[in-house]
Amino acid sequence: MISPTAEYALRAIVAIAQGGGEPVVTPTMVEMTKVPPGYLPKVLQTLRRAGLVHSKRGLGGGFTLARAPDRITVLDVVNAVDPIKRIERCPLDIESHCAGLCPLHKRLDEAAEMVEKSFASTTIAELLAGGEGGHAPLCKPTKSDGR
Amino acid sequence: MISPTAEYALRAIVAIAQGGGEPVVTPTMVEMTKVPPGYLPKVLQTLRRAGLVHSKRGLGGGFTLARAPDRITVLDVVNAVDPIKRIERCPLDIESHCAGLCPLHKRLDEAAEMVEKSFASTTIAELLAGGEGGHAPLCKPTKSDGR
DNA sequence: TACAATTTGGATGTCAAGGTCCAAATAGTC
DNA sequence: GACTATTTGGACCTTGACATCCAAATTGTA
Repeated sequence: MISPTAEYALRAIVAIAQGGGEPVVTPTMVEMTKVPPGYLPKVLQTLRRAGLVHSKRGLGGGFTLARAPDRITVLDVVNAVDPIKRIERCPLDIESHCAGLCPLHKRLDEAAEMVEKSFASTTIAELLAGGEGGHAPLCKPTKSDGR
Repeated sequence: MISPTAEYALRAIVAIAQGGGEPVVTPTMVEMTKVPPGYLPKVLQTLRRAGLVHSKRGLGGGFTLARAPDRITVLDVVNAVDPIKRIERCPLDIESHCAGLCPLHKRLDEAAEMVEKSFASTTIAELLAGGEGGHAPLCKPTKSDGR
């Protein structure tokens, strides 16, 4: 459905959001998100360049959200990393003769649209709230207390 | 949204369906679907192993649908080639502590479920009918008459 | 039987995504 | 200034999906 990298980005954003405004540091996020340690920085850089997070180097540094959690949507994050591709033209080379999409590609695009809308209507804040299940945002490691 | 190969498979199925029961031969399908000529046979083999199409070798051979077009869904084809992955467990290694999904993965799985249902409710026959737009099933090459 | 039209299977090539690693830059603290 | 904690950027490796190509196997026809 979405790429591994997009999933990583979402986990990372949630982890940062859980910091409640305090900078969250990469090793902490690795522990929370289980993203491959060497890869997480790459993902975070992408999010930074997209303007979704701020970063600060050195002692006391880390990552913070660029906007409030209720102003960042799942779609924002996914699009920053691995944009959802809508189908505008029939991809069978001849653009000319395909004013509207043929039935196949219309259906495929409808599916993409559904997902896009679903992602756009979900904010990071909602993921923190725990939803109807009251479940922890990220299923944290749980070693006794988490150390 | 779906992989190139899955799209190729759908185009191929539609092309075969347009044959109306007569065997359709690979070069013809290449022209109709614009799938890379050397790659189409691979896709067709996958569809055959999945039991969606029948094949016959030699002169007068080609591919036919294994079932009527209204008994094959888009989901059947997609799953044969590149299955839609539902999220059953929270993928953060600890299966134990994640009875229900955490909010993030619940949302992601909901999106997957929507797509799955959408694909399951669309038959190949519907793609042939031309939909509301009355559009050609595959936006055929259109060179004058198609040679 | 010979031949042409097909699918079938395997060997191989190519490329981008995912992933690792490390040196450099930056920033706080003693 | 020395030291430590961080991010940042670049070089590099690995793997699977996409794709090509060709030799076999199969099947109809003359």
